Amino acid sequence: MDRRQKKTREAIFNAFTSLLSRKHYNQITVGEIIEGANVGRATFYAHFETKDFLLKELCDELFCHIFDATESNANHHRHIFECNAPSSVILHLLQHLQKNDNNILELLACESNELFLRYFKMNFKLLIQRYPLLFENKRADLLPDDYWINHISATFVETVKWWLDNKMEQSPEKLSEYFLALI
Amino acid sequence: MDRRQKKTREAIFNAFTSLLSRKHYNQITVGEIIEGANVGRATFYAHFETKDFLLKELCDELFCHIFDATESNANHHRHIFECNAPSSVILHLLQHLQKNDNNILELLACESNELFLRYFKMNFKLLIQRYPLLFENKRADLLPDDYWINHISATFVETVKWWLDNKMEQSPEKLSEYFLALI
DNA sequence: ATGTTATCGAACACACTGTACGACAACAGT
DNA sequence: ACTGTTGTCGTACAGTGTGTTCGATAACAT
Repeated sequence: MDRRQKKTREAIFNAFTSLLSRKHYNQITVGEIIEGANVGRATFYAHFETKDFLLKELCDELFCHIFDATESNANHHRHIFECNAPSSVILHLLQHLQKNDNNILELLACESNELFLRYFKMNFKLLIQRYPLLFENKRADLLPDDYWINHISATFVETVKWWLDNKMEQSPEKLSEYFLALI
Repeated sequence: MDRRQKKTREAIFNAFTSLLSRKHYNQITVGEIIEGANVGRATFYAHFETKDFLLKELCDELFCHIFDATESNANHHRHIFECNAPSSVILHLLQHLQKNDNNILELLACESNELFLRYFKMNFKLLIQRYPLLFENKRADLLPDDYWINHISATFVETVKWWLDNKMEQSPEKLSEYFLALI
C-alpha cells in the first residue's frame, strides 16, 4: 500500500479515536475528522464511503488484531483450549486488554462504547463457538446451546464493561476469578 | 392537557414507533415523522426539543408504565418480594411483555433496540436494587454487590433479547425457567 | 361571546453530506 | 533522471436535514 495512503488512513483513525473520547459518535462530523486528521474532504471520501464504514473498518482492525492474536496463541497451545482451562483464555484476553493496544480501552470506555462492545461480543462468541469444550453447557438437557453461548459471551462483555466503569482497579486475575465464579 | 396536544403527541409517538420498525433510529428524519403524524414542523418542535428528546420521552412512558405496574403489584403483594420468590416477579414481567402494551415488543425487537434495551436494563436494575432479597448475592464474600446486581440485570435483558430473536417461541414459564437456571 | 392556546404553512439561515474537477506532489518502474 | 500513475488538496457545488420565526386560522376553556 502506498505510503501516502497509510499515512492518511492512520491520521483519520487517530483523529476519529481522539474525537470519540470526547464526544458521541452520532455528533461527530466528517468535517471535524478531516480537520483533526489534516486531510482534504475528497481524500476522506476516497478512503471511506461514509462515517459508518470508517467505524466498521476501525472495529475490524482492532478486534481482528486482538482475537487473531488470541487464536494463534491458541493454535500453538491448543491443549489449553482442549484441556478445559477457560481461565487461561479469559486471563489472556484481559491482560491483552490491559496492555491497551491501539487505544482499545479508550474506545471501549468512551461514550459510544456500545458500538465497540457489540463487536467485542461478536468476536468473543465466535471464539467460544470454535471451542465448545471451553465453556461446556453442563445443563444441555435444560438450556438450549445458543442461549448458553450467548449468556457466556454477554456475561464476559458485561464483566469487562464493569471493569472499565470501575477504572480497572482490579487485577486481571481478580476479574477472571469473578467471571468464573458466575458460570 | 389540551385535547389537541394529546392528539398531536400521540400521533407523533405512533408515527415514530412505526418508522422505528422499518428503519434505524439514526436514519429517521424529523421530516418523516411529521409527515407520518400529519403534523406541522413547528408543532413538532413545540412538543419535543429534538429527536433525542422524543426518544427519551417515549422510553419514559413505556417503562414507567410497565415497571410501575410491576411495582404497585409488588406493593399489594409485598410478600412475593420478601419471601424470596423471584420466579413470580420474572414471570410477571415476561407475561407483561408478551401482552405487548404500547407496542413495546415492536420497539424491543426493532433495528434500534439497543436504545430501548438500555432503558429496560436500567429500570430492571432499579427494581432489584429496591428488593435486595429477591436475588441475594450468595457469594458476597467473593463478588462485589454491584457486580452481582449488574450481572443479574444483564442476564435478564439478554434473556429477553434472545427470546425476541427466537420469535418468542417459548412460553414465559419456560423462559423464566431458563433464566433461573442460570443464576 | 371572548380571550387563550395549539396548530398550520411557508419561509428562512445554518450545518452537514457527498461529489466533481483541476492543479500539484509523491510514488514506482524503467 | 524521466515518465506515467496515483493520492492528495482546495474549492466549489447541489442536495438534504435542522431548528426557528411569524402571521393566519381553528380548536379550546370559561
